[in-house]
Amino acid sequence: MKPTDNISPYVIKRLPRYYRYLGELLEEGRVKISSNELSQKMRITASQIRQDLNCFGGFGQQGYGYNVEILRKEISDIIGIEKNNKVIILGAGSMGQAICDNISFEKRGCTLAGIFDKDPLLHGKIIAGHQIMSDEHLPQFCREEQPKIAVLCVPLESARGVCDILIKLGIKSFWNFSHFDINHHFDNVNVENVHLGDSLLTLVYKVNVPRETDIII
Amino acid sequence: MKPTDNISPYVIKRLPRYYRYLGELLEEGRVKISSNELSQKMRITASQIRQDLNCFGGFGQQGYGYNVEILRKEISDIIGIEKNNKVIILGAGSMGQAICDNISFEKRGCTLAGIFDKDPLLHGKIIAGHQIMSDEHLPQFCREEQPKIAVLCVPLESARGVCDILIKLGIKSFWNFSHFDINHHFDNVNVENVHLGDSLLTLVYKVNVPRETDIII
DNA sequence: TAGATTGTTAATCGATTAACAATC
DNA sequence: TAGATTGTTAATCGATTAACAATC
Repeated sequence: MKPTDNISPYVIKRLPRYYRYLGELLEEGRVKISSNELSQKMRITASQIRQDLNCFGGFGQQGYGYNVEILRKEISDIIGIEKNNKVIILGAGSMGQAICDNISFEKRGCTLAGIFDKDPLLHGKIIAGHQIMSDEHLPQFCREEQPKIAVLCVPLESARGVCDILIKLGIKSFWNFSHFDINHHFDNVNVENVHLGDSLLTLVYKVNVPRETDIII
Repeated sequence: MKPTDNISPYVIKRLPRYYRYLGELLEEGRVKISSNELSQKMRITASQIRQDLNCFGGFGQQGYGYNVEILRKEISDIIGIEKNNKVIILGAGSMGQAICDNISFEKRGCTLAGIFDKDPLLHGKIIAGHQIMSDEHLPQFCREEQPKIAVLCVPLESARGVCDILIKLGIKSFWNFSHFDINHHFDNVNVENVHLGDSLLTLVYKVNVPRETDIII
């Protein structure tokens, strides 16, 4: 793998999609694939696939194509899936609970370490094997477990305060389901915003003005 | 509003974000805003804001700026928020339930018309005022209510079959939380893919290679 | 009127696509 | 070797940014 400096964010956004398709091919028992065949499956150009991959290294073989398993492992390494990042969920409302039992953190280089809520009625309730804890335990928990990623599932009103606490406890990466602009208020944080409301509005636009020109990420 | 032909998908993806920021400004009681001030709030260039808006019409006034309320209404019209699209949720597992009680469909030009699941244990359970129905009622329900949008919260295995049924029942727009590629298998459908797993992987990448170069949508 | 700020054209930048030599 | 397909350079396309005349 080449040193990964100055990779375009568009390339980065496509990596998980490559990883996903290669996983499917692997499950189907495919050993090799050409950029051309993959391009048809993914509905992007073969040129783009080769360009994207060559940002990180030459993973193919002329005249043959790409070995599915090796390529998938390379992309896994590029994303950093092996690192095993500890994750905590903040907010155990229905969204926090849905994330907890729908997302396979383990498949994505993460370990769900704990789920927290300020509502005493939820404390002790078990979701997907995890007991909801009081947010009062957060400081001690972070000191002991050193989680790296927080999933923010709290309402907008509490988002700022919760981020403030988490950052002081050493968390620098957020998977943000609230509409609070974390990176506008705090420096040196990694944020991935979900914005489901915006996603729905994009669909509403398409309902009214149907078009095929989607951004394929 | 100009005829909205050939609008770049990048512009479209930014519309909900403009709408959201203008909503916040409106709540703060702001009457007018310049592209320059809005650009600082949103962390994009003023040039981009003016270019984006002028795809649809000249909503500002030289020497003054933009009237917040009017501009917001214009964007609302461009997206088509007034249309009131009927929405059904397919799959009432924790994700379907979380969507049901976390997303304000009403604020986004939609009415949640029904939530369906094949699991008899869930039938009758009420979430956010909606009683989970059996999928056996789906055909009759669609004939009577004519919903336009389906939220797909079923597991990958059932996704294809469910889409097939829904399309036959006249649904052409999908908010897709499964990893099934609807638009690869069916023609003339509007699809907005959520892909939470990919979103998490993007964050994992950032954790390992922190960078500021995010795509600001 | 002078100042401010838009709407719009032109310039730049970067992403995507095409082409092809290298090579398995 | 001949055929296939990559890696990489060059060409194109389109998105973003800058500049400024129009105008409120």
